[in-house]
Amino acid sequence: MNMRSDLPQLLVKAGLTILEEEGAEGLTLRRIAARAGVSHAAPAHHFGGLTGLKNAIATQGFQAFYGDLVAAQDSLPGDADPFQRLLTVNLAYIRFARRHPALFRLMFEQWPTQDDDLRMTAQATYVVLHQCCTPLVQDRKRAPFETAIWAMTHGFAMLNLDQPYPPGSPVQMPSYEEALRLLVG
Amino acid sequence: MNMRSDLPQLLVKAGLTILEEEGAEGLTLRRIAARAGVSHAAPAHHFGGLTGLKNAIATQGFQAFYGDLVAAQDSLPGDADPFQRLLTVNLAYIRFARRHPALFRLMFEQWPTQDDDLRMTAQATYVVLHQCCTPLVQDRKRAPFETAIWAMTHGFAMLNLDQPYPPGSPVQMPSYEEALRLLVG
DNA sequence: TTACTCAACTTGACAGTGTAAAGGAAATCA
DNA sequence: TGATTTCCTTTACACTGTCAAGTTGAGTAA
Repeated sequence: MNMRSDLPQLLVKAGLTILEEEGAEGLTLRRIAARAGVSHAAPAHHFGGLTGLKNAIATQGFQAFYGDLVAAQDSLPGDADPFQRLLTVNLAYIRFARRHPALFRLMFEQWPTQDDDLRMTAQATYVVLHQCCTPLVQDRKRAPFETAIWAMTHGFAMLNLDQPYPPGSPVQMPSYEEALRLLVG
Repeated sequence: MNMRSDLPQLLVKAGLTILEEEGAEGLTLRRIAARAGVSHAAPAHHFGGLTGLKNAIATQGFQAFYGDLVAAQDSLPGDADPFQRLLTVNLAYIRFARRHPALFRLMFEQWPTQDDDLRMTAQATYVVLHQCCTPLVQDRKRAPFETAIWAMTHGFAMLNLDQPYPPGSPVQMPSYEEALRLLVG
C-alpha cells in the first residue's frame, strides 16, 4: 500500500467533484489527476483509460443514487400508504437527477457496458423501484406496470435535467404526482 | 455564392453521417470538415464553433424526428381510433430513438439552449404529441395527462437507446403498448 | 477598367486532450 | 541479498477546438 491510502477512490471522488462543479466537459483524465495531485497517467494506470474511470465514477454515482432511494423509502413508516411510498421514492429519483445532472447523464450513458460492477450496481437500484411497485400492481400485469412507472419517472427526470423550472414547459415537478396518480389509479 | 452551393448544409449532413456511422465520439469539427472536403476551420467560420454546429445538427435531427412523427400520424385514416393513433406516433418516437441513438442523445443534450432555431424546432415536435393526446384526455386534467404520456414515452426511448433487446430487462419494445394502455385506460 | 470591399474560406500556431512506452522507486518476495 | 511486482512519473505522439492572419474570388462603385 502506498503513502496515499487509496488513489483509485481519490480519483473517483475528484471526478465526482469536477462533474458537479464544471459539468461533463471538465471530466478529463488530466484534470482529475491534477485535482488528485498525481501525474496525468496515473488514472490510466488504475482504470485502464478514460472509459474505465468513467465507469468507476458512474458506479459510485449509482451507489449514491441507491442510497438516496433507500433513504427516501426508509423515511416513511412501514405501514405507510403504498402510493405515498412509491411517490416519495420516485421524487427522490427525480430530485437526484436534478441535483446531479451531469452525473446522472454519465451514469445512464455508461450504463450499457461490459463492466460488471457498474451493471450490478445499477441493477440494485432498480430493485428499490420494483419493491415499491409490488403492492400497487393489483389486477394488472406486473411487467408492463413496472415498466410504465419506471419509464415515466426516468423520462420525467431526463426532461427536467437541464431545464429545471421553465414556466411554460409541460413538464414540471409538481405535476409528477398527478401524472403518477393517473398511472396508478 | 460559392461554387459549392451550401457548405453549412453540407457540413450538417456530414455530421449526421458521422453520428450514424461512428457515434458521438466521431463528431469532431476536423472530421466533419474532412468529410465535407474543406479545411478544419471552415465549420467554425459558419457555426461559430463546435457548439453551434452541434446545435445545427440537433435542429436538423428534430426536423427529421418531426417528419417521422407526422408520417406516422398520417399513416392512419382520419377516423382511426385515437388510442391507435397515439400508440402509432409514440412508437415512431421510440423507433427514431432506437435507430438514431447518438443523434437522439445529441438532440436532447443540445435542447436546453439559447439557439432559437433549435428550441422552436424541438417545440414543433411536441405539438404532434399534444394533438394525439387531446382526444384521449376525457375527464382528466390535460397537463398532467400529457406530461405523463410524454415522460413515459421519452423514458422508454431513453432506456432502450443502447440496450436494444436485452432479454431480461424490464423494458422491452412490445411492452410499451401495454404500458401506454395502463395510462390511457 | 480599376480599385475597393467583403464574405468565404485556408493556413498556421497553440494549448489541451487520451494513450502508449519506457523508466524509476519502493515494497514484496525468494 | 537479488529479483520481481506494483505504483506511479516522464516523455512522446497524434488528435482536438479555437484563434489570428492570410488568401481568394466575386460583387460594387467610381
